Amino acid sequence: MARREASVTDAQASSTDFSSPLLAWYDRHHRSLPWRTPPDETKLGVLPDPYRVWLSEVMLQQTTVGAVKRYFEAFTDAWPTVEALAASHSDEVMKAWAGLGYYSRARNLKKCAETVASEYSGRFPDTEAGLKALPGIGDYTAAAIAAIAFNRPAAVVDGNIERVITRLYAMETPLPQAKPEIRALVAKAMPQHRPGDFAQAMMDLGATICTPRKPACVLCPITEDCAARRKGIAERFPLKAPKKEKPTRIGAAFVAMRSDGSVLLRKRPASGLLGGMAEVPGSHWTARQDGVSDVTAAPFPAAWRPSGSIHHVFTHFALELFVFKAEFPRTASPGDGWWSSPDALPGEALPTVMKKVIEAAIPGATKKSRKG
DNA sequence: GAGACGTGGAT
DNA sequence: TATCCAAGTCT
Repeated sequence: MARREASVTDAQASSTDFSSPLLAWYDRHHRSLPWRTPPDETKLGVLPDPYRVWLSEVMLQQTTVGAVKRYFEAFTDAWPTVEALAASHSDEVMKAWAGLGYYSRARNLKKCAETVASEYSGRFPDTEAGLKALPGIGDYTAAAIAAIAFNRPAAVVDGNIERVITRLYAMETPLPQAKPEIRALVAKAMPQHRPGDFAQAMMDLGATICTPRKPACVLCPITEDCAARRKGIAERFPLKAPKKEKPTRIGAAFVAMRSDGSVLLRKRPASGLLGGMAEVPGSHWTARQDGVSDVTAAPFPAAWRPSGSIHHVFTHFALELFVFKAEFPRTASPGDGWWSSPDALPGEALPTVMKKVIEAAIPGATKKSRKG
């Protein structure tokens, strides 16, 4: 310890051998998660099911652990193996994914399962390169699966690890320019034994100790290696480019209800925003203008009555949607959509923004009945 | 490389 | 209320 502190300047301040205290901390303080094999087992050579690792890693992309847990349980209950998922209907997968966001993940999940089932006999590739060739698996996920499920010495770098490393070395280079350097530092620090536990230890440290705000440096097992901590400026890292402000778009949405309570839905195009998900008919979402939204986009002529408005924020724009409601008196062809019954509606592949729209018109309509 | 791509929880 | 942001990937 004294040797480390005395011997170096900031640029090289952090030793690259912090893996031992980090792994010791992980052995004692690791999080227990449904998809994880605890360190006392991995040390005996017991590794988690690659299918479960893959599924969890894809769900966890830009998504919190708390949100993922329920979906992970639902998916593994419905599809316990990659072959089962490959054999499923994609509509069912989109329904099960509804609410989790970033729906291209669900589309790629299905494609990836089909590829693994048909071209790899249901067994995931065990190398980074092999994994990265699959849809929906990029640099991070390929490295994570290789390390965690196959104990390969892959340099795993996610947002947590970027934060830990930029603080450890007090890196003044902002993200994403700093990524290559971060990756090299992780590769240098990674122990050849326990690469999977090392990756998960780094992520647990970032998630529970080395947090974005108010990092708990007094509890950190490698605080003495940390240049940012020594300077008292841990919270300043990582440096990032300023964000752009998001525009607002505006539109109209039409909730058509039949006398039996069914609601008219249609399916969005297969790619792009909310691709492959269900929606109620609506207008184009235009840049906000002074004036009213387009009521001429209604699916059929009727006495459309205003039913409030909803506000929803996507990653790159905010949306204000004026909701209109009308009773559709007789049976008729739903055109390119379908009538969803009150029983079916809660289970449809409705993204959150569309659940908000329907709730504005018909309170409670999208909630699942508690009695099952 | 920059923009598209969701959502809900925390501060 | 406003802002940030969480185990990224694809184009």
